[in-house]
Amino acid sequence: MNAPVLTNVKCSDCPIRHRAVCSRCDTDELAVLEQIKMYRSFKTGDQIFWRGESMDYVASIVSGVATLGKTLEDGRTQMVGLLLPSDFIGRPGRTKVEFDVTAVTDVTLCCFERQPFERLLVATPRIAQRLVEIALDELDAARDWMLLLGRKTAREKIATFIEMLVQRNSVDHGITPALILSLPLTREEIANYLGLTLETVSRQLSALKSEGILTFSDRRQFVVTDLSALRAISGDDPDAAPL
Amino acid sequence: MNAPVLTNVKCSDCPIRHRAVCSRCDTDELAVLEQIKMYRSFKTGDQIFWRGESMDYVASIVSGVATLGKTLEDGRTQMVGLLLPSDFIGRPGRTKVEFDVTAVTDVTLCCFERQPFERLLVATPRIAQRLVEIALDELDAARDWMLLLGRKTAREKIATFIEMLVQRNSVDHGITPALILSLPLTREEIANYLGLTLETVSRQLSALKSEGILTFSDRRQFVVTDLSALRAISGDDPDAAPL
DNA sequence: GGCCAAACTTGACCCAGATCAAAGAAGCCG
DNA sequence: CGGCTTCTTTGATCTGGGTCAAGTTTGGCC
Repeated sequence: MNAPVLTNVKCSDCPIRHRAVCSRCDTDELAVLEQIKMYRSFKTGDQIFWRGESMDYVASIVSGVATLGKTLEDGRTQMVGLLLPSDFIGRPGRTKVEFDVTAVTDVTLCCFERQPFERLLVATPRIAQRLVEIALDELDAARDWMLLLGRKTAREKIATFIEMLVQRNSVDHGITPALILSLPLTREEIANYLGLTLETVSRQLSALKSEGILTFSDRRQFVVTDLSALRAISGDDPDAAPL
Repeated sequence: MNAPVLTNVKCSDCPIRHRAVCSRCDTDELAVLEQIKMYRSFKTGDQIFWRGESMDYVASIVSGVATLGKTLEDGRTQMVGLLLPSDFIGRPGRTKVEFDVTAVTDVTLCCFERQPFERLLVATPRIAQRLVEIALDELDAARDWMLLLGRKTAREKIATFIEMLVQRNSVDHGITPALILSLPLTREEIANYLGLTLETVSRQLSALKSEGILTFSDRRQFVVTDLSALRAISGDDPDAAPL
């Protein structure tokens, strides 16, 4: 957690500007944030926060992927959140983290010290409001994931996961789904996210590949060759709200 | 959803006064709430909200138990939340419900029309603040449940569920855990909450009974005869934050 | 380039929990 | 009280996905 401090990018040039916690700020408000923000970077595998630790800063993910993980006494682990660029770490009024936060790729964070940030929240309703919205989106996502973990088959879980990557990737690239993707996680990490074992994940991915639904160019990089087939597999009620 | 309108209880006499969304209100603020609140009651099995429906009111549970449920296209269902007295239905800025809300016992709600309530939120930071806190507590609970659904065995799931009932029951009765409880749900509903089948729930409850950990006086009513055994079974890391 | 560790795939086998089936309890209503 | 229906228990059997065990591929790194 001794992350080197990087040179800050200007907020106006920030790649996550339009979706992060600061998305609704005007130029004056951005100027204030600009004053107190500080970039930090982490290498693959670094622990960003430990469970139970008190958080001295909150942050947005600028680049890279991090996970929220929980562990049982005997070591079984379950991922309870996947943090992609623009996602936020930290909650108003909560100083302790209830899970481990781990960098699963190299990660750059845009950090704010907790104290000044919380003072800013009171003065800047636009940020507070956005933060509530982000928390509620996470609650919705957590509940969708409960349905997945409790009731979906291995095949449905994998299909839903890929669909989610497509969805999330598309937001950045416009209306047309960008179907060339890369898995941000290892097989084992995917397994921890989906409540499976790494062997089952591998088998199900192989199945989708041999059925011509996915086409892999290497272990991580692939193309969704049949999106409608993928959607049909996920098990979701088509008129239900999307992830 | 054509709930009869009941006579309101005065806020000062309200049984959930100390934990609900209004818990931090002063007498003036309560007086305002008193003006716009309206009790409604539902019978066992009634649907309180349908998924996708737009909510014209928000509410606190005064008495009874309701569930939040999600369904897959082929009918498999997963409960994603259990609402007990003092819990809140509705979120700032969200007009659509993302799940079905069902009364699993007779339920009395303290309802506020959506519009006046949201206007009140802006004017009454204490309520807005409490609402954010409630939402974040639910997010924590949802994540604990993800760990349960993804990684716990049937036995651990049941033990965790009973532990949660003990915990929740104790809050109302002081520091000493009140160990005489009643299951607020049928075996099938418990199964939907835990990602199991009703047969497995029944078998695991029978097992705990025959091991002398639980003692049933009828199908619903029981006593936790060995709380520490129950805690040992749940699989949770003892130094992890409690539910 | 060659070695090593980490990540991945594939096969064989097993088991926790699902599914199928059939009896008991326990309300509840006339 | 008797005849429903709904809920629950318990048994027998099946199976999806876990576990165990080799191999194979890949990507550093000296």
